[in-house]
Amino acid sequence: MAVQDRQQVTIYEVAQRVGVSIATVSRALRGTDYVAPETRRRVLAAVEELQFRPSRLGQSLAEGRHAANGIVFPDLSGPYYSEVVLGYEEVAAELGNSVLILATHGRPDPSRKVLELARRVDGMVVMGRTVADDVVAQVAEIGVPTVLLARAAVGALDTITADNDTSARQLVEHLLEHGYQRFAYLGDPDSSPDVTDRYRAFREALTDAGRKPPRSPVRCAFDVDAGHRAARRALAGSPRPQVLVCANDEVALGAMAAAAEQGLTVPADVAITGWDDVMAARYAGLTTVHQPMRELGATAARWLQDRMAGSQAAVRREVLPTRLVVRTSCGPHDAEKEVRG
Amino acid sequence: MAVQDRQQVTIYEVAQRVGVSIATVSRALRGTDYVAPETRRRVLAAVEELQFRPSRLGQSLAEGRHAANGIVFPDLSGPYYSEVVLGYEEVAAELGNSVLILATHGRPDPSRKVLELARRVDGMVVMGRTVADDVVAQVAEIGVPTVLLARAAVGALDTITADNDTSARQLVEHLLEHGYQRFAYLGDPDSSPDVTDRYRAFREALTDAGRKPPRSPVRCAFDVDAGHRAARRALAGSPRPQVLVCANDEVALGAMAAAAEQGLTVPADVAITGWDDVMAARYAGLTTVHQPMRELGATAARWLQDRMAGSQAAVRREVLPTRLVVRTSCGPHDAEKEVRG
DNA sequence: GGGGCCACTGTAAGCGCTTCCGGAAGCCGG
DNA sequence: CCGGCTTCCGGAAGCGCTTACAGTGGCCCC
Repeated sequence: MAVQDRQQVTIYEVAQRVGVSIATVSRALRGTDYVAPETRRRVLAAVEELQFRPSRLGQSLAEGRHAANGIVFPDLSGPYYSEVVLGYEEVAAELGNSVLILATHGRPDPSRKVLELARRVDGMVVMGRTVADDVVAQVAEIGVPTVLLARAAVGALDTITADNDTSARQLVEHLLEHGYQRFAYLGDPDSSPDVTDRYRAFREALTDAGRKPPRSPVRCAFDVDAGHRAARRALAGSPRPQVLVCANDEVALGAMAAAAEQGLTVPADVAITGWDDVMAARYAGLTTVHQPMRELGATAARWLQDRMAGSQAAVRREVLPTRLVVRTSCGPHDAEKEVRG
Repeated sequence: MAVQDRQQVTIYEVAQRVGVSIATVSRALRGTDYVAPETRRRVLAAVEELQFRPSRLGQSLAEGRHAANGIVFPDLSGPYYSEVVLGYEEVAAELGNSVLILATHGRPDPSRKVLELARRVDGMVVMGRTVADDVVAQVAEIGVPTVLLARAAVGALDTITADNDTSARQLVEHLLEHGYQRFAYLGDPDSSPDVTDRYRAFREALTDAGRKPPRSPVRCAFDVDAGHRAARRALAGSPRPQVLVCANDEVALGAMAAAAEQGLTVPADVAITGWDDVMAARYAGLTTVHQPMRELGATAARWLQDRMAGSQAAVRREVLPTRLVVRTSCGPHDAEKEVRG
């Protein structure tokens, strides 16, 4: 009742109440060893009566584990990261782990924070361009199982990514079939490993097809607003690009708005493509690349669990397949269809 | 080097190495008491050399605090929750707390999970319709400072919400000025306290203006897809509603797509409004209500900090102002402007 | 009837830290 | 020269739990 009653009831009080040792209480509670049914009953009754809840701290210290794992990501704005984190949290929770989050975006000294996080979890996943490789290596060396997500492999760590290469090539091929000549790329290849790959594959595909890729990307951040501004810049170019290949769907959505504002129709005057296949993309008729975001997170959580359980299996590297989703924003088709790859 | 070297170096090893007691090491590390400069230097050198990092568990147990706080929310899909969580995490991290997340959406037994979370944090915020009031009360009674976010007050807990009433009224008034007669409401008033309020205020405003509110809402979940389906249903009604007032922006975005599919132009054939003012709303020309999402989260984190610091100040209740943002989806205006409220 | 096993329980040793308390020097002023 | 203050440091008591180890009866079986 009293507010200042922060004094938690401990296992000692329960033991005293029942007239047994704390060991017995612990055993009765965890069902880990023989306890007479009658004793157990009395213990549970006392627990109920006193509203005893074992201290997580005491438990963890004794068990030597946190029963928690962490995830560090750059940001949470935009559906992409949210979905990944959600997929991760869902599985981690199912596996009995609490999840600690850490957003590095724009924070001073992310390395310190990551190392700090590493000390409160039994394992963690590190996403994208959040901290340098040596920090990841350090975390791993401390002995905290780590899996990398949407980021280049570091040392002997499990790594899961989505396929950017294949889809980028498919995308370019598809666009070339439309007969487009002048391509612009909207997005910052330095912003995330995914975008780095996409941009590289985009250029390669163009080169392989005997076309000249754009001199440089139109750099912009990962949001609708940035995409909007970048598209304005791109469309001001002369000759005007025929296609805006955008690093993700937010950027593409912004680009579509920018095109509309300039009186350009998509795809007649300019084709636009995105990446990720967020829900809004469908309604915008955006041609994009579908990514299994939830699954990325979920898989990371499962792999992490294996490592935390002590698995010494070979390093896992997996590239989840993506899928080109053709809608209307890239040009007219006989019928709207989804090309699978 | 060895992988199985999970054995962390402890404060004892450092102490032994330097030839002092663990007490001295602790003091040198935390700078909490007198330590001879030379001793400190040697301790720090040993710490560096052994790569000693104090165990968070040991520290927490001794200090009696977790240095962490939690946030429970229904879901992370859609920009709304993400933004709130991000605002929260940002401030919490600044204040030196790690943050634990818990998504209740669709999980069995959220109460147990929430109670569990409560035992690993020094304080937590509970958002929206995640768990019943009695669970919140229980958490508070355990002695875990709690602040409520976007949810009706429970007991003597700090509560922060966004203003739904005023904005709903402004929205309705604005729509009435357009001369609309037939209103439909898309969203599930039972899905979240915010929507409950919005729907109620929406009806009241209509009634107050001498209009008859719709018999019932067109119930749908909180995403674009659900909004799309709900709008299709709503638009099939006869006579067709002139306005679709949507519970949030995702729903409205879905509704806009549905209208377009049916060959209806917005706002000429049907006006559509949203709620939240997510980034995409701007580019869709969506009239909506701006919510300070980041700030909701940030404020919650700050209040929580006060309570964790032991503040016994009076219960805080704050309703953050929202702002009607008039764009094109509600009807033609002389010039696009933003009406502030 | 006694040895052995099984079911049950208590004792106590940690887990890795923080911090109270008290002792030991060193230093200063009277 | 001595009392008292300041500075520095070690001992040890927790913090709240888990679990290895060591019993102690009771029962069964030969």
